[in-house]
Amino acid sequence: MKLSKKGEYALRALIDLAMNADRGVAQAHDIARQENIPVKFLEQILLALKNAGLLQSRRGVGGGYVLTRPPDQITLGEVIRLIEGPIAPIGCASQAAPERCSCPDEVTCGLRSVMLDVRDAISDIVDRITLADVCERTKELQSQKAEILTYRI
Amino acid sequence: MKLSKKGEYALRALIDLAMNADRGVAQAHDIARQENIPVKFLEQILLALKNAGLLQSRRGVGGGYVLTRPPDQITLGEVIRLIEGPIAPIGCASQAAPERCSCPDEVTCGLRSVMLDVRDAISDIVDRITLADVCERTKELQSQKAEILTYRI
DNA sequence: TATAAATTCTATTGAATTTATAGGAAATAG
DNA sequence: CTATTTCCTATAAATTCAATAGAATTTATA
Repeated sequence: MKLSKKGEYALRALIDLAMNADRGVAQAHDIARQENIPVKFLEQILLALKNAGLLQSRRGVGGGYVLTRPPDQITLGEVIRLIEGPIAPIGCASQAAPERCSCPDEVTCGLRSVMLDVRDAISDIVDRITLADVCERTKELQSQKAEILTYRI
Repeated sequence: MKLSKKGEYALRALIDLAMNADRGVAQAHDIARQENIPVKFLEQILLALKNAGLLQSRRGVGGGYVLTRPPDQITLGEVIRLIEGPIAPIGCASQAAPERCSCPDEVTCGLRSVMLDVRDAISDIVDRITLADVCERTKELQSQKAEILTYRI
């Protein structure tokens, strides 16, 4: 039920870009350092995101990556599906790319029925939450943390 | 976000056992045939389930496997965690076995916060639904299918 | 008691996937 | 021209997945 490192890194990189959207282009090695991601691995991921149309890039001095769309127009679900494939826990419960599964009769398969519910529950969250939402959450958490530290003094 | 084959097979085998609980012990090769699972692979899985206390087994002629608890006392979540490990999509969002993740500050990590929600949404389903529930669903779906076929005549 | 049936256990293998590294090509600014 | 940065492909290392193999052990029963 886990996201791969690649998927997690992709999300972190995009969130990083969204958090610093005002600063213009960001370079791979800066993102990698900030997010503790192996640079060369990140390069591959950013390239994939670029080829998928989520990022724009510029080569050379002063180059880097920028989001092509505003952060509130990119959902986590879109990114996850792009990197990881379907969200459903078992192939036969996928909406986008259903697979024929091993059970005797898919139509009457109770497990499939439950897994359809699980997929819906996950996509209810990840298809609704955007990069902008994650940024907002982060900022909220940061201010909450600052508050606690203030009280401590 | 996917279940491994091992996890899927474990669930299918247990559901199969629950569906046929009245027939007493079931043999590995019968379950394997019914569920289209490689026998020897299934043997390993059944052994793991037995060692975890979910199954009882008897060797020799007339032997096989039985559930140790009634089907309404075994949740899908228990089985999934047993075979797959934590349900959380990223390590730092796990309740049972939290991992330190790569992000600069876990406490203020927006992604982690979202993934905590996802984990909750998944466990809300799989920790509530038991093998008995899945059997019931299957039977419902079967009778629905039969109904449709009847209308067609 | 011999035999067949069934689980138990461990090893290992092959394939696929994941994760990461390497290095050079191409573009760009100054 | 040079330094910087992305682009692209290859490949390697590690891990996991899925499956296979085979012998040991237990059990019923003929």
